[in-house]
Amino acid sequence: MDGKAPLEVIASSLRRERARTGLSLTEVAKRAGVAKSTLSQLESGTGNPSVETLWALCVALDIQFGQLVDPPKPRVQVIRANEGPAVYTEHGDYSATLVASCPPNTRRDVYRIVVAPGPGRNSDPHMPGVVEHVVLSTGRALVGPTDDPVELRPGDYIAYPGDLPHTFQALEPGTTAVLLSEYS
Amino acid sequence: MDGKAPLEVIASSLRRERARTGLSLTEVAKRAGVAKSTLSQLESGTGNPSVETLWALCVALDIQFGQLVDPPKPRVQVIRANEGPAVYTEHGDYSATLVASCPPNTRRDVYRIVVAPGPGRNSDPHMPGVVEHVVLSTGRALVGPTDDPVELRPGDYIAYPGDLPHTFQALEPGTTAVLLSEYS
DNA sequence: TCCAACCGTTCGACTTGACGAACAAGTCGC
DNA sequence: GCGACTTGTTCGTCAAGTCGAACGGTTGGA
Repeated sequence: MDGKAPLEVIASSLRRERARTGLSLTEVAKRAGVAKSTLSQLESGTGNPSVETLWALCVALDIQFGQLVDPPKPRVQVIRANEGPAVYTEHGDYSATLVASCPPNTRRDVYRIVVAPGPGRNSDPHMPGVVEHVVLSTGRALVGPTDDPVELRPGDYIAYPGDLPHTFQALEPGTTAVLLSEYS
Repeated sequence: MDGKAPLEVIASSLRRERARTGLSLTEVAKRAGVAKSTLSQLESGTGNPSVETLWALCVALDIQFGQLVDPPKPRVQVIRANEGPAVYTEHGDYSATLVASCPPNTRRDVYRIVVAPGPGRNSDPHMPGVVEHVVLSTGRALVGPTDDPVELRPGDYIAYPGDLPHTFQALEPGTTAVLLSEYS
C-alpha cells in the first residue's frame, strides 16, 4: 500500500495481463461484458473504474483482484546461517531468524528456527488469516495447534492456522526447521 | 476468484475491518476523505464503489487492497517425508515434493527437494515475476543464478529471480532443502 | 484494387456514484 | 427535562463512469 497512484498501476497491470493472455482489447472487453471504450480508457490510465467493472475484467483475464495493484520486484539475496536478525526466548532454547522479510508489501515471512528440547514454545494467536507452514529440517518436534500438535520428523511438512494458539516443541537436540508465516 | 458477488464481500470486509480498528463510520469516512453517506452505502452493500474510493478507505483502514475481496480459509495439513506429489529428473538425482500447493489462488508453492551430488539441475526461466527462496536443510550446495551461483551450507538462505536461468547443484550426498517459489 | 474484418481510439447520451445537507436515534452533562 | 454532542441513515444535486456508435488505421483475401 504505497503512495503510488492506483489508477496508473491498474492501467499498466491491465495492459500487462492482457498481453500475457495474447487477447485483443476488443476480445477482453467482450468476454468481460464491458464496453471496449471503457477498457481503452482504463488501459490509458484515464478514468476511475468501479469495482464491478474491475471484477469483470479480472474474471475475463483469470487473475486475482489484488494482482492489479501489487507490482513485482526481484533480486538475489543471501543470508548466512549465523547472520540475519534473530529473536530468542528468555531461556535461549528457541531462536528464529528472519531470512525473507516483507519487502515491504508482500504477505509472508520466512524464518529459520532452531529449538532445543524442552517444554516447547507456545505462541499466542497472531492476526486473523495468518497461516504458518513448517518443514522440519533436522531433529524431531511436536508442532501445530496447542490442543492437537503433530509429531514431525525430518522432511515432514505441516500447515496450520496462525490465529489459533500453536506450539513448537523440540524432541531432540539440534532440531531445526523452516517456518513460512503467511498473511492472508 | 469465486463466483461470489464482490460487492457483498467488500461490504462485509469494510464492516469487519472498521470494527477491528474500533473507529466510527464518521471517523473512517473523514480520514479517508469520502462522504460518510458513501461509506454507509458501501457497508450496506448498496452501490458500486470506484477504485479511488476503495483505495482511500484501504489507506484509512491500513489494509491491503486485495484484503477487501479475498476471504480467509485455514486448516491443518500434514504431509509426511515420503508422501506428496513428487517430480524426479530422468537420472533420479533430483526430486522435488510439493508440500503446499496453490489453494488454488495463492501465489506460492513450497517444495522439499532432495538432490544427489553431480552436475546439478539447471532450470529454465519461469514466468516473469517469480522469486525463489531456498533454505538449505542438510548437505552443501551451489544455488542461484546459473552465471553466479552461491555455495550454501546448512541453515543458509538465498533468494533469486526465478525468471532467470538458475541452478541447484549438490556438493554432498544427502543434500536437502526447502524451496519457496513465489509468484508476483 | 476493392471490400471486409479486425484493431484501438474518440465522441455524445445516458446512467450512476459521490457529495453534502437534513434526518432520526442514542449518549453525556447540567 | 433540556440542549449539545455523538452515532448511522436517507434524500436531492452534480459530477463522472459506462455505454454504443462512428472514426481512422491496418491486415488479408477475392
